[in-house]
Amino acid sequence: MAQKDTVERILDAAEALFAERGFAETSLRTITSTAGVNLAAVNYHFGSKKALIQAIFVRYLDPLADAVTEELNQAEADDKSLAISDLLMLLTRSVYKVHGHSARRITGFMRLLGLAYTQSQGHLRGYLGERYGSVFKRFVGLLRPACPELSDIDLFWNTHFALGAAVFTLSNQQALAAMLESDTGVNTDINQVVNRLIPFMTSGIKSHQDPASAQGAAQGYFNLPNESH
Amino acid sequence: MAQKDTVERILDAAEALFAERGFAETSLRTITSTAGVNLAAVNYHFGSKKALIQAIFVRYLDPLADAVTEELNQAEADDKSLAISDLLMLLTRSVYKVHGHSARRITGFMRLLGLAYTQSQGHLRGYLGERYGSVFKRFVGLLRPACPELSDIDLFWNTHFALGAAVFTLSNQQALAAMLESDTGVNTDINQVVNRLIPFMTSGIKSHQDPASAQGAAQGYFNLPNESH
DNA sequence: GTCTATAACGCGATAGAC
DNA sequence: GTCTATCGCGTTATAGAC
Repeated sequence: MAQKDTVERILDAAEALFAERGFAETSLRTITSTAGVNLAAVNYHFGSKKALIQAIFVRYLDPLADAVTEELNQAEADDKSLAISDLLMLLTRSVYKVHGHSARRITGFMRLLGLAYTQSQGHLRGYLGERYGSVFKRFVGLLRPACPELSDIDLFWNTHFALGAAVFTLSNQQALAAMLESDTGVNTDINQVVNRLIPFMTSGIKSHQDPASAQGAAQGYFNLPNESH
Repeated sequence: MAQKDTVERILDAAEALFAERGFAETSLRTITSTAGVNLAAVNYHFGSKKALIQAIFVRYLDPLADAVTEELNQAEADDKSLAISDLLMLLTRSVYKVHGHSARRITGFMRLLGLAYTQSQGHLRGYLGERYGSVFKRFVGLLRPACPELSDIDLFWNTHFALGAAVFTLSNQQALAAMLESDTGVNTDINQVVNRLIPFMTSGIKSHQDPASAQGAAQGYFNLPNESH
């Protein structure tokens, strides 16, 4: 089927190129010539570059959301409470299930996710929040009882700190691993990074503020006179 | 002095615009018109857009590196060992000292740092590593005895996980705070985020892998058959 | 040092033949 | 569905008057 081939070739090429260079830095000319299709094909099949970007995210995230949903169903059926690290492993397992064990593909996935946060002029973030918000809420619903000592606000921030740790390091995994190797000679593959990330995120998510400094009363941390001039 | 004015106006405008939209998404036209200077001024004073980007980072990081160096000198003179959270506060204090308490400026700083990792085609990362590597190494030299139970490799990864958490969340602080506020009605300023980040990073950095899974022997975490096709 | 004007090019998107 | 050709625009960078 010629059409499907073309659409997928475009998606494959664009996905890799966007992850590598960013959206604005990747032209339709580069995408179509890499994909071996005609320049006009992107506009014919997707309508615009922006729509192509959304299509890539949907192709990435739809099956992942399904896999996570399935895992969540199973976890809720089992009905035994899960620890934070169990939930992180559930997530990791879903990613592996959908995108395989290829380092390039996982790295690319995380790069796109990071770009969605920084480069998207809002159009993507809103779209993704709407489309995958319910799965995310279900996940948080299981995470909630795993750390009962935290307030909702603690949990919100700690979750995003952990997300940042994952996105940043997995995005740059190759560069970071190269840096470490040149210093120590030790090679680190992406699976090892994930295995380190899980305990980091787990203990980070459990953390909370010293109550004294949280109230701004004691000497701990910072307590500024005034904000955002 | 007319020249210095022009140069600084360009730097101010470009710094804010780059942080807000990214490098490729910000044109010299936008920069110069925002700065109220002529279109040709960037090329006259800096030579190219790429050189302008480097100049912005140098203006940002040079005084910060000085402030950190000064703090490190003082800490080493005191000669009492510092905990991880002390070191993170040292860093935070330096940032506040140099860039003030403005939320916009700290957010911008972190955005630029994040962009340097993801958007720079390598030219920036190499340059910054060379210019500020020694300060970074000194900092790690103090961090090292604060977590003696970690191997160098543990410390390397945990440090970068923590860096990712900070860069990601502070970059997107406004958006995240808005998200939280629409859910809970609670407002969070950047200082509060930093006060939450410090315990998160502190306990994350201390974390380490379950030895069984680290060796790939036991059932913990993931142990994949093969890697990066 | 600062301006206007413009060169030289790459971009996204589209029209229209096949 | 795929192609070529091209439009219209925005980009970085520069030449040359002031």
